[in-house]
Amino acid sequence: MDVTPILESLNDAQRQAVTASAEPTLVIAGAGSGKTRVLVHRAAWLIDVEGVSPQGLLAVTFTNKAAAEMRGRIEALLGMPVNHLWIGTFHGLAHRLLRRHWREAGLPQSFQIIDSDDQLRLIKRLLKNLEIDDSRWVPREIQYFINAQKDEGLRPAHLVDEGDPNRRQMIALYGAYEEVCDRGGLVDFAELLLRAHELWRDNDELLAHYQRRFSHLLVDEFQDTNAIQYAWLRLLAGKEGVPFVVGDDDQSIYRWRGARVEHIHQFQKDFPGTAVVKLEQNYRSTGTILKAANAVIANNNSRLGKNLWTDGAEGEAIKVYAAYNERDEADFVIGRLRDWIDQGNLRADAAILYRSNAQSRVLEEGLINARIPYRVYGGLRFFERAEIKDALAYLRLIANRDDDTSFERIVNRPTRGIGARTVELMRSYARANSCTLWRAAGAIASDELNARAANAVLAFLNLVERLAREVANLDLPEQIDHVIHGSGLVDFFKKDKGEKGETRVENLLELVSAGRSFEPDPAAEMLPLDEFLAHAALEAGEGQADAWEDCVQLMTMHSAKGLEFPLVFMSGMEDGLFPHQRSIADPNGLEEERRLCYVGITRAKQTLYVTYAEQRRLHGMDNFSQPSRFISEIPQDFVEEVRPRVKVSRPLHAPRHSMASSAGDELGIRLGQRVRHGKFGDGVILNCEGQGAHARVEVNFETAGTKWLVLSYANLDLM
DNA sequence: TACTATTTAATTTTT
DNA sequence: TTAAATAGTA
Repeated sequence: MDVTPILESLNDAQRQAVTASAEPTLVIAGAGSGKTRVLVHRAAWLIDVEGVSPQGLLAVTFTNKAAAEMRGRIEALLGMPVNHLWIGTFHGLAHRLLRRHWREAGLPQSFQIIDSDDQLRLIKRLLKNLEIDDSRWVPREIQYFINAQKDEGLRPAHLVDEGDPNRRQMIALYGAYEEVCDRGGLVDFAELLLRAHELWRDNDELLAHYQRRFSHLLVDEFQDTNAIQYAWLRLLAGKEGVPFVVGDDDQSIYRWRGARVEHIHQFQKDFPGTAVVKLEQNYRSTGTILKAANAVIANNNSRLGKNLWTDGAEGEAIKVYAAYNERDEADFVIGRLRDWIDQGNLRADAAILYRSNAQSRVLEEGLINARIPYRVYGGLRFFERAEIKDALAYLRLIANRDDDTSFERIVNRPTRGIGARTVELMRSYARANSCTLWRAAGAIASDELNARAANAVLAFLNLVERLAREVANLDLPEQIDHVIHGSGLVDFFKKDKGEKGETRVENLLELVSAGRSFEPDPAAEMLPLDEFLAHAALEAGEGQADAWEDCVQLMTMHSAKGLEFPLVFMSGMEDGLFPHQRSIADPNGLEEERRLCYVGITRAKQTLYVTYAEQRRLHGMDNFSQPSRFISEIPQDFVEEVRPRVKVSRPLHAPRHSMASSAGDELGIRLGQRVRHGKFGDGVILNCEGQGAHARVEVNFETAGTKWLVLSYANLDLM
């Protein structure tokens, strides 16, 4: 066997990982160290050299994109298709299992997947049903609570209220939510994982079967696994399975979503004798960028410890620009982009990163003015658009009449005279008889409703039944086509004036083409329609539409993870924005922000700009801000200040305290500080500006409202 | 039922 | 500021 093609392009550490013997292996892979490459080559090694059957391999990723990429690269390396190799996201694989073993999992065969938007609607409806005040019990928080419990593998029965009435209510709502889901055959994302875990946990034979089948497990982005995903992996690995996991503790940025870096430590305990391989050689960035990144992340405690290095060039210094305000910041970025483009570089090789989405606005305005094409990552995906979800709801109702979420979404869309009152009656009937809305609608129409409402309801029920019948023997794209027209959705959106309506209709038609290009898996043993609906929920569809154009990339630091660009701007680098205000007080939160910063820095291959604004308009208010503490964590030797201000009253690298806003901090005045004024009474400092005798503060007084006061005259007492 | 005024709150996001 | 949700009005 000639192993050259699999090994020749690897460095020592990578080779060590790829050729590791059949024992648990933990690969700590720094940014840009060839993580995916190691996974791909490992798979090829196992199949080609160790003689493991592709069926004996399970590869897990977090995104569909990563899964697709991995399959593509493995096939390219092996020079053959590997159809029987299971590669997918945790959710995708769990879904696959549940479809195969729906009976054992206690699900109806036609169970539907709901996305987080559906989930939120369902919770809101639930609150209405139970007549619970949704300002006291915020739907979003309930959703968060439920998902967090599921992520930890906890059912309502496992939870105790600890005498906390708040918690008791949350648990009760979780229980009620579960009932609704069970009744409607609905499965949310977290439920996919939890069910799949329980399926194995409670079915020894089934588990044994899969344990026998999958001798080798490959896991990508291991630092992002949550409790239930990890438990699922451990079950599958059992005593014999060989897990090979790859991750980077320094790039764990999803703790708030349930991800637990601790699994990296836990792994070594749970699998004694784990071989640990560190990949520290970086093939992406210049020496300067790497040293800066290392220096920043070194401020975190509880790291496994890792230092990126390169045998490439030192490269240019990191440029820091102190903008006057956010407009100036955008102008600066755009000026540098202009230069970049004028030098003949690709626009697509430049990225502007920011902490939160709202920051893109100013940048976008600037780019539009400068006529530089750009693309904003994130945002609404194809299958999340309202009109698409409407169409999908019809399809889902056709597939499963008990799907209340879909029922409620389209019962009066297009409008057909079924108003809030009628729906309310259906709800209460459904509640009283614990049945689904579909059944309730039928029952109510025949007695409780007046003639007009009853007719409207019957018309709707008949419409869905008729569509179901007409569509039964059609192919998927024809089914979709028939439903979007037959339901009246197309005509409904056509009436919408202006471009909005047009694009909606276009999107609906695009859904038909999506159905046409969808390739059902013959092994899935599902109706193509069911499979398509699952696909729509699990793979929301990247920003489709616009064909590829060479344009500047705008995205949050989070969505930049895994990407790389020759030219990177990290914008809005101010304390309060990044690190974000809501994370600043909590040491764990701050460390996660710092990891995010590390991710941002390591996206840059050649050139990195770091920019901040001294003054920024946020929520319609001008605020003064200090440069992000992360900037001062970059050693000065690697930094070059761009166009330093004439009056350097605040040297960039001075200790933090002296950078505090200029207005009278010798008096100990800080934003948020409570003060008392002789005439206006008590208040809170919102803002400050100016220096010395001119220093002014903005104070929000409890009784007198918001005022600007000159410090030297105001005689404020600190409280 | 649809449109308009008012209120409220404001990270990060994949599945 | 602004987007979304709610309340009020035609």
